[in-house]
Amino acid sequence: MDCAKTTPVSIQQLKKVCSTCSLRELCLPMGLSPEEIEQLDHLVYTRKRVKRGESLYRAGDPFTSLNAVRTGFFKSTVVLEDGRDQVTGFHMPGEIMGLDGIGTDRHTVSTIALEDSEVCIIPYSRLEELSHKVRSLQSQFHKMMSREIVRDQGVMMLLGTMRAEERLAAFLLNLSQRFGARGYSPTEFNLRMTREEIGSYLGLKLETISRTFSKFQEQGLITVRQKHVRIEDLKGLRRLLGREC
Amino acid sequence: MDCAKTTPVSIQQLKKVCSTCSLRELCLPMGLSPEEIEQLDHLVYTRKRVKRGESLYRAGDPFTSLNAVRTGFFKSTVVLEDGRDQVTGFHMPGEIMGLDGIGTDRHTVSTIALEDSEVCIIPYSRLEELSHKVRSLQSQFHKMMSREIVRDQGVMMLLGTMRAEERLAAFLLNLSQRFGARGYSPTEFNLRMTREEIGSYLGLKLETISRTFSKFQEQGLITVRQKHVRIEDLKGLRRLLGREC
DNA sequence: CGTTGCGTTGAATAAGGTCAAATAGAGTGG
DNA sequence: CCACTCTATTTGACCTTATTCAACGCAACG
Repeated sequence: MDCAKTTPVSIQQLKKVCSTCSLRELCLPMGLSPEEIEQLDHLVYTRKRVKRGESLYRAGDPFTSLNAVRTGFFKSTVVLEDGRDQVTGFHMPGEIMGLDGIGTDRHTVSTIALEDSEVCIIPYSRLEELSHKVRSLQSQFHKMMSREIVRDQGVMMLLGTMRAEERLAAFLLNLSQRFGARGYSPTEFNLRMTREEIGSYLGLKLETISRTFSKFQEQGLITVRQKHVRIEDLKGLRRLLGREC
Repeated sequence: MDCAKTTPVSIQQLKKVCSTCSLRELCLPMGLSPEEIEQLDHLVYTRKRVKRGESLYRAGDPFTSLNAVRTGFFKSTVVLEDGRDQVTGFHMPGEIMGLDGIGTDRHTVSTIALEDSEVCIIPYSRLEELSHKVRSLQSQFHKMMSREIVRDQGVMMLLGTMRAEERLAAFLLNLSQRFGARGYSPTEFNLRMTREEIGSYLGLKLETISRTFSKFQEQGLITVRQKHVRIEDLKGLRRLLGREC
């Protein structure tokens, strides 16, 4: 079931995995010069397909590599001893997964594909080696981890201080921004996750998500039909956030 | 008001700031060999006193250095546009503050001393330089950031799935564990933060914290009197967490 | 065409928030 | 050392929000 296939990149691509990747402005190569990116081509030499519903790695698995989403969509989940679990993140093309494993050499979260996906495998030992040589890569990698920390703090903020409507508005705006950055429409997209997964991520129950979607629709803020969402009033959504109470 | 004093370490200490520090097993030097730690002595050459209520840095300040708590106690807070703020962490001796600033060269959180404190200043440019030379330091630093990410995910879990009692139990157990690791009693300590700060961190109101403390006391789990806490039944607190519902 | 998973909606309930009042300490200045 | 002030804390009463439980609709799929 979880037997995602590993495929080496073909010969002609071998030298240009990152250099020619359209995601290079969003992914690990972000901010590096073309010459530096070429160095990455030796680092990232394998891709892996992961089918919808399959996991890339699971909590407890030994950590060996980071993974950049190339195509598709993933979720990360943490599991508590008593069985309760929570979605801690959604990952789109260009985003790096697996940073949680560096600290203990084992993954602490499970990562599951929400649609058929492909990832670039970044062997961690090689990344450390190369970032030791290429100064700007070291710096870039540190920034990436730092931004992950800041992102998580943003989610803590959301979970700690916001009401249901605010949380969902923040979630939609965040998706919108990320789709936009990838050249997709920032106002019309398909959700890859269920109401339950959204709820888990936002610390709410699926019924609350459903009700809040309906409410937003009544207010003319969005149009939802199943997984399809169109944002009709971006400013209105933003206003929901800015306001107190 | 925020004019915390910077004092270079005296000559005799200069060569042994980290090597002779009792916190070296908990702090940046963790896992490094004595020879490697000596290298750190050239990195950490300034300490800074921060009085209770003063901030070490504020959100928006340019990022220049990481700070290790040497003595005292800090909180980190994030502020939302509308003025709402949230405590995102408490920091004890040996813990590193400031990782949030690496990604954007500016701090995203404010850090405030909850009692008269002292920090070791770790200039970031030097840390990058040195971790470029000392391989194990690079590795150690990455692990430290990764653990911070995992910690934050734990808080997300807490905020997203736990009820008030569970949150406070988890909070007390976490403090207990950290005090214990520092050689203090894991069952008896003084809280440095107010009920409001605890509530902010746990996504609850101060009244809820107060009530839950009282409830724990009635159940014989703890004894609280103002800021003083004694854990009477460690297992009982743990049981609160393991159980569902 | 029934099954199955996902989503919507309503009604009742519980958890935590809000508001308010009383108390207790800690710190300050005389 | 004492009176005073200010802040933190506790507790009660009531209210709001989101959860729980339950029923039903819809769409995809074998």
